[in-house]
Amino acid sequence: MGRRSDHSREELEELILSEGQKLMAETGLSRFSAREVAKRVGYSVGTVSNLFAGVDGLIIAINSRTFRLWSDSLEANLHNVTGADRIDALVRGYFEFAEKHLNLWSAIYEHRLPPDMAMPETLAEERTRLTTIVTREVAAILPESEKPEAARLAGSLIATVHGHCGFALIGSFALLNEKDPLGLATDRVHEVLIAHGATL
Amino acid sequence: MGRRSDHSREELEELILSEGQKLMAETGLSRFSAREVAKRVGYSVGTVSNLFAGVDGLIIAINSRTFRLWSDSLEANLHNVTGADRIDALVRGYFEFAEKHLNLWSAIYEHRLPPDMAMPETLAEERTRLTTIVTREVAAILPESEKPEAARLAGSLIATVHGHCGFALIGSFALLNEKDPLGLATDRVHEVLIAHGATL
DNA sequence: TATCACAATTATACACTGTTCAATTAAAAA
DNA sequence: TTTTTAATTGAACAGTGTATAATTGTGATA
Repeated sequence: MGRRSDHSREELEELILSEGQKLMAETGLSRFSAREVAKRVGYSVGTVSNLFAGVDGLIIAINSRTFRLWSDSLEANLHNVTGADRIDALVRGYFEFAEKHLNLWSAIYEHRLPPDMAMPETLAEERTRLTTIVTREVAAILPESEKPEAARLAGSLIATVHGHCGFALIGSFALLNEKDPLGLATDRVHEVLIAHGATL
Repeated sequence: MGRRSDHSREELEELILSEGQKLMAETGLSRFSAREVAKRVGYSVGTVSNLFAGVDGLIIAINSRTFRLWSDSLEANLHNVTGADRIDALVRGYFEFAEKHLNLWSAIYEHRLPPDMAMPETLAEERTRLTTIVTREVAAILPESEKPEAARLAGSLIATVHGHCGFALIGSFALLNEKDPLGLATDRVHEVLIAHGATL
């Protein structure tokens, strides 16, 4: 009988999430196990499963957390950076977070919701936050006439960087002897922004 | 005793691969099961596991197959298309294949090799083939001075389209009320190619 | 304070998964 | 026909997630 009421419900959620994220960072999604998380926090499997409505719910909650960590890290990268360098800082920040937290970052994109389950509001919000940051920065260097397109363009640029980052991490670029995926991504972003009237 | 030597080793591999790909298309990677494949082909689990050196080997073989299907489909899309339209046909072909074979396509990128296992030659070849197609088409519309950059640029453009395609399929664009990810990807590719001197 | 009711937590059972390997069995060789 | 060889199996094992009946601690009630 492990530890009944050693923690409030909220403390327990926090404990499971925190330990779960650690495990995810160690093992990656494919070897992640709710049972192992339960073992580590000293509660039973049932408790973990109930509290997050199944392992999928737990993974989603962990991924939300990772998203927040990521957004925070991006914002931090912008400190003391001015002008067009801010765009480069975002691209670099995207890559650096993914490289540093490979398993956590990959889990976000490897996990697929069960067909019946809709994307929970909390995860949607965290995702939107990252987009908002980029949209703000893109709008800042676009000429007035193009500003209405900032949101669309930001989404598209994130997708562009995301593609390069993903390929870099799974080794697709290595296969082509490409040694500077970050440089490639940065160049693409510059070209697109210039095509839309930005001055870099 | 199901069916000893009803098939040669090669026939059996083909049978398992074919049925395995069907199952992958039905269930997606996360619910894919080597046991279920064995059941469907009427052989035992051990046979399937031995023949492909574990479930990871089977998945890799299936993904290689999917890659070939994809390359073939891209080449087919180029038939009777000329000039700059060929680039657009490739972008559209990328999206269409992924949409039509969502589970097969996703499995390619969701599966991660065990840390000890190197990428098998066969999979590497299939991946390279897709790149070769794109490089050829990119080189064709680049001015002479830029042709040496065709391979690098092709890799980068694939990554760009891939990012848009992936985001479209997991719903990231829907979250931003973006209704035309393919249009976005096509626009980016045009802008980049023009920046490199192509005439579209 | 003693009792009760409720809610949290557990233990257990179930149906799966992939891997391994001794035992079996069919086909090929002698 | 007998022996050898190699493919194939079946069973055991250690995991997985989910569901649920049985427990148990806690806070409210008398």
